[in-house]
Amino acid sequence: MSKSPDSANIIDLSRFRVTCSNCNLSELCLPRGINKKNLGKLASAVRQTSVYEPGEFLFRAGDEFKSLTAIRTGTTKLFIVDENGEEQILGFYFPGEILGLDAIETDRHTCNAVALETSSYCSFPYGHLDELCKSIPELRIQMFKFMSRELSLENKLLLTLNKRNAEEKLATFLITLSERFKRLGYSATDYKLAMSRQDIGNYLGLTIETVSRVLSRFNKDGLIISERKLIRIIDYDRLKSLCNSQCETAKKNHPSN
Amino acid sequence: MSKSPDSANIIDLSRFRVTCSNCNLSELCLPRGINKKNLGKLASAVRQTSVYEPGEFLFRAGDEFKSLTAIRTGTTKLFIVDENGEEQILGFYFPGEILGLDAIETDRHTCNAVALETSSYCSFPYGHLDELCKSIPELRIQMFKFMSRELSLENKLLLTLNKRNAEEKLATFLITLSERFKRLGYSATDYKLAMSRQDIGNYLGLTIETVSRVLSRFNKDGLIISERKLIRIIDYDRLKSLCNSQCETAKKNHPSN
DNA sequence: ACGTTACCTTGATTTAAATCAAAAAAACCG
DNA sequence: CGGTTTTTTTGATTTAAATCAAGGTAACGT
Repeated sequence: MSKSPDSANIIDLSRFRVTCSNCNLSELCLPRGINKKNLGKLASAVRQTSVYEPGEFLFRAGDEFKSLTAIRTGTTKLFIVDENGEEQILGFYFPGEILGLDAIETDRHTCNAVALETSSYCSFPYGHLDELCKSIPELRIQMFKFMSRELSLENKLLLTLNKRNAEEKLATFLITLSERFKRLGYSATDYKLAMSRQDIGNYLGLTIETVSRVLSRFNKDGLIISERKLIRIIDYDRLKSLCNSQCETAKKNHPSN
Repeated sequence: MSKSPDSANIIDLSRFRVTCSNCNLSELCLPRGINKKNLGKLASAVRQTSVYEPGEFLFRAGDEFKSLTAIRTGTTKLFIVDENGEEQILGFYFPGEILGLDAIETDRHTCNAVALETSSYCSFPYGHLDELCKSIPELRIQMFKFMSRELSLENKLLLTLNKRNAEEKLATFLITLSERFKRLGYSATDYKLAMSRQDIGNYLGLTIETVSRVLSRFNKDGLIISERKLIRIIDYDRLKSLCNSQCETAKKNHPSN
């Protein structure tokens, strides 16, 4: 999976004056309502910003956990590997999102994180962050909210993977990406996939062949135009309606009250 | 699913002198290394303990989130319901575990929680808890750890659901229950399932028929003796070895470095 | 205790997606 | 640029689990 060894390819971007105050992600990443003074404190907790090339690991399962990582640019793939070496992708992460929350409990990373594109990150030493949580209530609340949100999202994912067929999974995948890109200020209908069909299949619990076939069908049906990594959503509403099985069988599983 | 309306069936157990200091779950639920004084503070945050009968809801998706809930006794089922009314069980929770962490972000519950047996709970008003996190570092750390643990566990679940076949899923389910019961001081080999085959199937993404068939096969192969809700694990090691596919195909999915 | 209901098991058949196979299209690289 | 590798697409076949169907067994309520 890794194209090159994950030698710490850390480039100091401090000369660009990257601080939380002028970061265009502050709306996504920072606690809302934080005041100037506290913002300065938080910015001081950013140890460094760094850049990783495609295929480079930010961290691996088993690595000592020192810092939470906020994504500034690029797409990052998070995955675990089981005893047999089988990989399970847990998600694809975008700017403004936080990596490493699952490592807090054990002080060791439980996942692997790989940059899929040239990507930049901010690093927040966890000890420092915890310390700040004492004095900055908004930060504490935001931290809890970040983790809480992560849990909710994973719950939804569980439903998608467990209860949806291939078509519904892919439709959900495309719509979810669309919504996330929109939130980041990018086009909701035209985007470039950073991940391979292999990765999409692994994430959704499908084979690469099934992914390819379903995307082809979406093309033929005029839902999207996909050409390799490029996606254009033509009929958003119809694609959206494909996300949830409207099949009657749904009723069966819960002979409701 | 609910046998009776979830009228707040709250019984005040305070006369039993249930406090954190004498709670037999403190090892599981409380921050380690917390001192006497802080323990008292924390105990004061317990608003009430309450008892629910099988089928009663602790909370429903959409309910206002006020408190985190610690389980004292009994098994609790957590699930979400999608637009079509289809149910997805997210997990079964046992004494010492915390419910409601996913609701922090939105101030509303995103899941439904139902008691599967007569069960008792402690309720921690979230505002109060957050306040205590300011002054009790151990509590803050424990809170982060609880959430972090929840994320790791869900990651593992994702792998099981996405990459395992029916047999492996059931083996994993039985072994995981065994480990959790052991941790609680109960038998690791003899236990009673609190949930129906329907629930097991829903959780694992299998039909009730498949669950039944695989359990029958496990019986025939001398791995377990299951009689309705009772499970006795006969050959723990072999059951354990069934959890991970040792199939060579594992290699295929990641043409590793 | 009885009939009713809910739950569980087992068997036969179908099906969605996996696997097997091969060609086409991009990407990579010296 | 031309050859090699990797990724993607498409088709044919197989298969694990779903669905359909029916009988058995425990639990429930009056």
